[in-house]
Amino acid sequence: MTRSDAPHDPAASSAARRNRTRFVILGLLTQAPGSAYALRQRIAESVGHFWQESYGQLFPTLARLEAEGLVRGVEHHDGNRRRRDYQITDAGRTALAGWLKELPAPQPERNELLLKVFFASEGDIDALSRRLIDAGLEADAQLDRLRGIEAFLRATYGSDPRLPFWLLTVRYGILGAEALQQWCEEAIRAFEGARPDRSP
Amino acid sequence: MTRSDAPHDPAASSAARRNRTRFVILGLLTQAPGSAYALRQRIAESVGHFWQESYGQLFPTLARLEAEGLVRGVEHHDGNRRRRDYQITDAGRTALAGWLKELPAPQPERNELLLKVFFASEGDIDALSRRLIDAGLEADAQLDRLRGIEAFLRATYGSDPRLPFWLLTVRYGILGAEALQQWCEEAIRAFEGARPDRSP
DNA sequence: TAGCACATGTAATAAGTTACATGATTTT
DNA sequence: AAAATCATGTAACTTATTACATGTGCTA
Repeated sequence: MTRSDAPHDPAASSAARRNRTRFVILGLLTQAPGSAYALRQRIAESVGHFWQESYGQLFPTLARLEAEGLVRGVEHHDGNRRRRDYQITDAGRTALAGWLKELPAPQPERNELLLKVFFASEGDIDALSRRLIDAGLEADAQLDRLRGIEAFLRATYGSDPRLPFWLLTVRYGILGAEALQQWCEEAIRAFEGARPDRSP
Repeated sequence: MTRSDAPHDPAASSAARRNRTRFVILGLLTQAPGSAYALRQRIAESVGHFWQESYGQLFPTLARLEAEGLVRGVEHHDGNRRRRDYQITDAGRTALAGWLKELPAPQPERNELLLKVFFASEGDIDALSRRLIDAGLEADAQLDRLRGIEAFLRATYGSDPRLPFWLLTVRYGILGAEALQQWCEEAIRAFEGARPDRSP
């Protein structure tokens, strides 16, 4: 008797449990109902600095959530135009709260820049050095964006009890971007040391 | 005439260009040839602290690389046992060097812990607070691991010209883990402030 | 009235993980 | 001789991105 007698249950597997698009949707729907299109905008504007969702994920996930009874879609008409707004159900709130209690799944790290640095000796050091400068500039820009978000949040939601949580997510990005800045500086210096001296 | 007349060319799309498993393989094969099984071990031991590859990716990617002429697989026998070792070709080295010059593809950020913090008000604050403590402890452990790797590399490859590059990848992890430690401390304090005061 | 942004989706495909399958070798 | 480990792979599935398709309403 082989082990293939036991059928594979995809829904119970840990691979399936790593789908978190559903929880972004549920979380945003606790704040206000909205259409798929509106959700996409709201994801970009709220959690966009640390979480992105693509279009092709949103629609199927909403359909699944509705089939499972975690959201309810209501069709209505806006002029000649068909609209579909979603709202969270009690079951949806329960599912969200349950997920919030769980340990976050370990996310496999994958850093392409580090991969290039690791194999730097197999390529053009100067070209890679420029990529490090790019990364440093990008970290600067990200810091600016995050400080802007922080100021906006403080100005707009000054007394909202959720503000401290939202600011923490921004703070994470700021600390990370500062660490990246520092690393880029160190790396650029190290690359200058690593290449053969050739003055003009 | 519709636009679907133009067929979709997957190999030229940017989605296909994001496959970097091939470059990990090529990079490691510049150091020494080896079997799929051995490559898996070497990935875990060398770039494992910032790049993971699963088994199911390695075999099909090796097959594709061979079909494209970037690696060459040589079958041989070790006693009764069939082995297949791979070595990089000149075309493979060229492909690797070309990739090293390119800008790293922007990797979509997705941080599940931040997602939970963002929606913290919809769940149990104390439970989430424990998750933050977990994350802080994990950052401590990661720092220990990385310092161990750093010491090992210095002791083992003291004069290797590639050592500075390898150390930089470790340094990145250390700075990131330190930033994470600091954030966890700040977040835990903020969560204590956010929950209603109840002394025993 | 042509063009563009809004809005709602579907289709095709790539990327990646986990479980399953199998046989040889080493260890107990 | 049984069990664990080494070694090589395949199958099934989920997740995710990108391109395509389609229609409405606004604006120059």
